Amino acid sequence: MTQDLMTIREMCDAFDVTPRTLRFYEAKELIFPVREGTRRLFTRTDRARLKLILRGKRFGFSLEQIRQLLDLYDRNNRNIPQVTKAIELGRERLDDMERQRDELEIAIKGLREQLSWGEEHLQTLINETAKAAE
Amino acid sequence: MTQDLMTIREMCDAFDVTPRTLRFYEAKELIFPVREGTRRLFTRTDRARLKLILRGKRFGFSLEQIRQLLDLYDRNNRNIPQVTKAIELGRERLDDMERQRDELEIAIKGLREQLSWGEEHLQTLINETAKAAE
DNA sequence: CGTTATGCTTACGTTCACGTCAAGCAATCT
DNA sequence: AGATTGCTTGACGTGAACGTAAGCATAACG
Repeated sequence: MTQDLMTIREMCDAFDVTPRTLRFYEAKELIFPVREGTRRLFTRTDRARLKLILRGKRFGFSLEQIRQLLDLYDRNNRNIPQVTKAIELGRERLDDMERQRDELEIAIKGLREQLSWGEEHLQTLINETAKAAE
Repeated sequence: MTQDLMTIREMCDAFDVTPRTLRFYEAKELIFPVREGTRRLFTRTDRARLKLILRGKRFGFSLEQIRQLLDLYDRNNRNIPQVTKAIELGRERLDDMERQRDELEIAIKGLREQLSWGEEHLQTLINETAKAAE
């Protein structure tokens, strides 16, 4: 059962990260596990944030960029300038991501072409070798 | 005029990188400028490779991953096992990139939703403030 | 009740991708 | 000739994102 609170080990197993990583993210204020005595217990909020963190990392964003993005996902924020800024940053990130997607599309096409050229080239080499062996 | 050979400074201006970066990439065997005495001169091949390097970096690939990919773009390679391996690696990268594109698409959607929620939320906060000021 | 596992803090180490001097050579301007 | 400019090779420094090891507390197991 997916309990509401998870230990650090459960988190590590669930998300395939190390304890060090989770403590590091807490130090950087990306997640906020509660304490039971000295131990950390991670909430569903932490899990949602961690999911977004790992996703962001795969797009090459820095932890600091991700942290700012996460603020946008905090629906308890009633500070107008802060929310305004979060939205602004969110728009920038969105632009980044759309640009990246477009570039990625181009790069995929290029790589596909290069691959089919490479396969053809390889076949040519193999044929040459076979002919030379007769 | 775009000469065939460019100095390090011309390269830096053209690609918005530092000399250190170009020397570093040469040391890592990502580019192979020729020498005029002691000075580096960059060919169109170096420029093509640099373009691919900078693109790869934007997708979060490491320089080592990029180096392997660049080998695939070397059409002078007549070594069958090497070409075979390059194609293999290229296929893996292609898969990575397609996965990343799909994930990116999802993330963009999520961020868009979060942004429109945020904008709505912000408007609510502003309205509340206006009402409280009466 | 001792051992094994899990967790904590503190702190130094590591990898990647460069940045930042220092010191020296070579061509060019004055 | 002397100074400036551009490029070179070391070599040490840096920030991000953790890894790793030491030393201690607590908790679960047999």
